[in-house]
Amino acid sequence: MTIDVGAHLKAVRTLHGLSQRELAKRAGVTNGLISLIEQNRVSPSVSSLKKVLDGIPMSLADFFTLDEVQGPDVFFDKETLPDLGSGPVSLRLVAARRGNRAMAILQERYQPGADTGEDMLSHRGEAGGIVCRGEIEVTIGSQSRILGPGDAYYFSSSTPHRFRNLGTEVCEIVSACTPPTF
Amino acid sequence: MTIDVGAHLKAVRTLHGLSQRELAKRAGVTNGLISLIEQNRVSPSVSSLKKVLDGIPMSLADFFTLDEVQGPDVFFDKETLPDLGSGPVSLRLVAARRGNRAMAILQERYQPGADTGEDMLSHRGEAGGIVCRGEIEVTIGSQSRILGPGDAYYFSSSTPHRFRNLGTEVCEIVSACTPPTF
DNA sequence: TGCCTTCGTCCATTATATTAGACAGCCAAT
DNA sequence: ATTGGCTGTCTAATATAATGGACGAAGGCA
Repeated sequence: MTIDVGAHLKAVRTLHGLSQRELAKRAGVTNGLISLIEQNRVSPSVSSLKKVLDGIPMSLADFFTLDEVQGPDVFFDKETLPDLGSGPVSLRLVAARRGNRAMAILQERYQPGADTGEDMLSHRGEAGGIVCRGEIEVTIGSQSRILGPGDAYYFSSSTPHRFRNLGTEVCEIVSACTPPTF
Repeated sequence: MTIDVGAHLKAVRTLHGLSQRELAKRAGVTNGLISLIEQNRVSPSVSSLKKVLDGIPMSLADFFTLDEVQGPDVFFDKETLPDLGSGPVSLRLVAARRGNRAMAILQERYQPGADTGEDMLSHRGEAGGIVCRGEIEVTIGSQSRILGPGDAYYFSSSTPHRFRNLGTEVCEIVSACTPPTF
């Protein structure tokens, strides 16, 4: 999916009834830059594009998601779910592909020995999940525990955390977090 | 909603078990650039970031929509999870019982022949889930579909919905809904 | 110990994004 | 026909992203 950032920005801008100069003023950039971006004469930096979109306003996630095919938003085949990692830890995302979702649902698979590491990002919001298969050691701040099938966790996501599969079996978790924008 | 592009890229990259150099080679950029991006010393152009993500591979939309799964504050043993019914449809509730949870997470088990009936209660909010085991027919509004392991659904709770296990095997689903209206 | 490889970071140069301001075209009201 | 305000485009200067190569640290192996 080749993204035509320029045409896309122009469409979004005009849809909101803004001129290049109006948007530039709101965004804190020059009108010339917006002109150049819309002609695809430059590829804006993420920070610049974010400034521009803030003037609309629109999130980066929404901007890049608008191009995606608008399939039925109720069912998701597992083949079409975005795969985030084919390594020791794999994630498959259900919702949150569109910006207006209230939450995201993930299927996580941890290979034996898999370790998310200590320095995971954390933001506002809450998250929780249920272990479906296998066992996994979950560490939150100072607390640590090994969860098995049927066990669960729930937390507000501002705490450092870590998932480690210490066993010899694959561990599967289904989790949800809200809000889905980070 | 300031996005930490650097930390996010690093998380995504390491989740895929790639080194900066490996990813750089796949993406057709230099390892130094990836280093600089991950340190937030530069804000990459959209074209550069796209090249980098193509090496993973991951779409820009997914990159800006997704973030890491967060860690837990609270653990739940499966024995302590409230069991809502032991009939053809059983539910085990993870969160939402205590305090002001943002959402509820449920483990649902449908025996063969189980049927939630036609007009499920509907409230405000959204719900979604992933099938973990077995198969189930899910009807949302006018759409109907049979989902298997790994398949998923997502809908706003005001839409009438129905779950029926037409097969001979137990079906397990992990679902989440917000706000927790149970 | 020494050698080799891979890791991530850093520096100087080059390529490119961004700015400030000028320009032509268009429409409405003199 | 002007003036004024608006549109989007373009150019030269400047800020910054991106490159290619060098560096030290860490790990495996002789």
